Amino acid sequence: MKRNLEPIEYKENTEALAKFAKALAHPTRIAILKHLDNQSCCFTGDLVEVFPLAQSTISQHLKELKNAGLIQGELKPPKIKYCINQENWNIAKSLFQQFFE
Amino acid sequence: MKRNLEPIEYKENTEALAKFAKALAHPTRIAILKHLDNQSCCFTGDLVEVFPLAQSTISQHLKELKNAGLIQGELKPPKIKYCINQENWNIAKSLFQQFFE
DNA sequence: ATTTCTTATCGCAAATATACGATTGGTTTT
DNA sequence: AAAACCAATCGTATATTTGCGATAAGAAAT
Repeated sequence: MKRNLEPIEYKENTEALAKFAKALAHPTRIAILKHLDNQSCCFTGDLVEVFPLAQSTISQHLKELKNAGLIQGELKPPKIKYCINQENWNIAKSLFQQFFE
Repeated sequence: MKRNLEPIEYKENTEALAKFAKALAHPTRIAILKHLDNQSCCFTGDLVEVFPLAQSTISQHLKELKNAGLIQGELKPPKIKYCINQENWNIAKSLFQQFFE
């Protein structure tokens, strides 16, 4: 991908919205978030049983959701409990809301 | 990407939402949609002047937005006028709305 | 201390996305 | 019929994403 030396300057909300959208741009990640919303929280292992995907693949999707800020992990040794990050969730919600007016 | 022979079955809304999210997963496309929302409609050439990107790149982004159903092109020879596809826009809007509750 | 359990990370392969310049296709004007 | 204009598509290069199995890392239980 040949890129401009000077990267394009977008408004900050534009970047933020695109980043959230990217996190939502895969059905598995949507499904994970829906699952988390129902269950409040859950462990990686729970998801591995729900989805016909390898543990490493689930872990990768969780990582992306975490990087986007939509979820957070809490140590419950020896497991890790994942929950929605309400603060960022609300930010994402309002960004989408105002985008669609 | 090694894929399962039997692809995962997601709920249809999940697939639809992911598809819309994917279309929004790039700041340029967000910006294009915002521009369209302000201007009502515009031509490809207008966008090429607004963004420091090649005409072919803009055209590619428009194609993706069109494939996702978020915009539509109307022939205004020798130009093509792009507008928001209100019907699908509203579908996307409500999908995101209900996703974030 | 060793084994077990859970999750993350590494390394790889294949697919998709992003960007560009060059070319093509269609319409309008000359 | 030819030239000009506009946008799409092609071809190519590179980056990122998606998936898997294998391995590593951490704490808990034995």
